[in-house]
Amino acid sequence: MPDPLRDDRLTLTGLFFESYAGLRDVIGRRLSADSGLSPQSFEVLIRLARTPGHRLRMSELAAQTTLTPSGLTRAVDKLEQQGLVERHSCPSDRRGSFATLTDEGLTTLESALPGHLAAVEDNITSLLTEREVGELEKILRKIRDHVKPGAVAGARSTPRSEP
Amino acid sequence: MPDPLRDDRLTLTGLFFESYAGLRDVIGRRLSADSGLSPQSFEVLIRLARTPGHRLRMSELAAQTTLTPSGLTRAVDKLEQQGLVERHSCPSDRRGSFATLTDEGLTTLESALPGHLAAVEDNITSLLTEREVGELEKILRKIRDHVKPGAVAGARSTPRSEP
DNA sequence: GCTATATAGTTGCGTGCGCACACAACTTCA
DNA sequence: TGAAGTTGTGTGCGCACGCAACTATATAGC
Repeated sequence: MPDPLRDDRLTLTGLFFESYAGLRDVIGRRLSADSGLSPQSFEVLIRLARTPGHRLRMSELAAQTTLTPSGLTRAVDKLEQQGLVERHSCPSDRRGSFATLTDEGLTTLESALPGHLAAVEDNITSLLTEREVGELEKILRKIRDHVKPGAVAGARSTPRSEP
Repeated sequence: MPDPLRDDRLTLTGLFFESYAGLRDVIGRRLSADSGLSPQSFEVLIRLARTPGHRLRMSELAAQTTLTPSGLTRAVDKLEQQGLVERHSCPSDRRGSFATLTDEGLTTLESALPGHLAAVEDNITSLLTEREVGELEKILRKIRDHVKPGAVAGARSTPRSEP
């Protein structure tokens, strides 16, 4: 039988995790240098900016990012102190609250975007052919949809309506 | 000009980061349930087990994992307390020390491997065609080599060729 | 041989984050 | 109406980790 220590699957996950760690470092540093935003803050701002109305329920925001509910609470706390988002209580459900992007939040985000996109270009897309970029997106989408179902924007109470 | 908020590169990095977070959770949970090992401990044990002689200098171990030197110090502290690795001082350089895998460490690792491989199978390779698995490995290797040069096993004494 | 600088590893400190729990408010069902 | 269970959000606690400073040893220059 083959040695499990040499299994290709170990190599693959090792490559995935090392790539992630490297990307997070280099992209996070660029982001922090350009705008002072943490990767988590940036993720929240991006998600809000890409949402019509620039606002989302806390729980939906958590579902659509890599943050847990408690992590999101603290991330929004910080963003609120910086004036980049605001909380608004939900009129139809007084337990709930919306996180809303402020104008300053949008401005800050837009100032950080070019450098961020350049970092992505330098460390991912410029290394790959156009075909590989397409392959990578297709592959990652399969993995993401499997390990994190419900992350898609319209996947609130819909049982199974795949895109 | 196109809206930077809709840039495909944002989608791609979002998918990458969400996939990583999901994989880390599901694979880490499986690992912890099977063997009680943290992902970091597992990574250290795997790297040692795949090295001839089952030992590496601390600095090389750090370079070949996602851990920083300080993180590695503490990871090896814990593994040493559990009896899974040992420290040996280096005779030719009294500043340095080796981390060595113990028999118990190898046994523990081998008991954790089948479940880990099954988790990788369930959450990555079984979702993809064989061709896609190959593509993914090729793509990730390009990214990893770019964001983390020096991670390859034989890249010790290469001088400063990178910024 | 002596000083200056570089390197290997460790540790103090601050931060971020997840888990488990707390609490408020909604829903259901009698 | 109101008791029971569920859901949305926030908090106490502990852990992991990176940065920067520190110790000890090695190497270079003179």
